Amino acid sequence: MCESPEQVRTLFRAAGKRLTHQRELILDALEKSNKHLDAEAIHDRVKQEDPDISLATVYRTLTLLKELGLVEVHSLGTERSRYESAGDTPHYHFTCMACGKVIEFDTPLVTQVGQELSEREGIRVTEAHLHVRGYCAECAKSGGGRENDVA
Amino acid sequence: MCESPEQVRTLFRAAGKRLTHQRELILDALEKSNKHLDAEAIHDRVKQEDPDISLATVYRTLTLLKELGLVEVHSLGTERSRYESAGDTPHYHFTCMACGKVIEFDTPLVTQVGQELSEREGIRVTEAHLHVRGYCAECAKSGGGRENDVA
DNA sequence: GTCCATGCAAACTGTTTGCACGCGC
DNA sequence: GCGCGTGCAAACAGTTTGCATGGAC
Repeated sequence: MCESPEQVRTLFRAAGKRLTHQRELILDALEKSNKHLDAEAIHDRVKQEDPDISLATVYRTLTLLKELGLVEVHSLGTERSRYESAGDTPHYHFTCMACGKVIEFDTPLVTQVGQELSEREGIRVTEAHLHVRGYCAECAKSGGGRENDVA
Repeated sequence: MCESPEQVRTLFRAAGKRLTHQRELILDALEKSNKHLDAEAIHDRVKQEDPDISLATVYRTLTLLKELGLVEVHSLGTERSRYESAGDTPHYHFTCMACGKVIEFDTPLVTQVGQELSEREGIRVTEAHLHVRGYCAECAKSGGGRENDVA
């Protein structure tokens, strides 16, 4: 995470938003485990601190944090949306279709694609999500995969 | 599309599936407009031929076609899933966040990412989805965008 | 004191499923 | 004729929203 508590507070004030107990807890939960949590998982965690927090508040807060640029949302496939605190270096996701493992990686190539697009189409790129699926090293060995390549 | 009607029939038989009127209509609709249709749009189209086809059948058929490898599914963001007939050259999507326009593009860079990953992690890549968002040329001009780059 | 934020429950959306009938093979 | 496929409606999951109360500023 790259935002100090004061920065967060400033961000909130600038947006005319209040930094409530609930919102702090949700931010905390996201920062502590910077895994990819879904709304329910976040709800479970913050409920341990304050059992009265409702799932609706979690959703509303996540929407707000997304608008403030403090969290990123990944909607990988049909699964529920997953949230993680923003500000880390950009990264992309590989999901193993056999064991479900998620590997994060970074690559400058995605940035290149953005630049390529900007030049070719006059587009202004703000987000790029790359989601790669396949079989991880272990699962590929045990015969999980087929022989086609990047599709 | 790359499958002739006979190939399709063979595929169905091999899977022990029947090629019903409804399924043909749905395949047709997908092949004719190889845009990215959502289930409801497909339903609307096939209803023009047979008003009795139910949305449930559309969903069931799409699931089947996905299993047979005849259609591809794109779950871009929170929006509803979109389907298109498979077999065309791989391509990726840019969505304009202002006007909703979808631009398709292809780039060898994604394949490179796959190769990079294979080498680095021993992964076998079978799918790669790249979803770029931002503002298209027109919307960027009219001040829709902010100044951050590929994230 | 003013509003924004919250909790609750109900609404909503996209998708799936149980059931009895109908049709492809 | 056997069994998969269908239409219908109800169920479902994740997410959003209306409303009255409560809390940040």
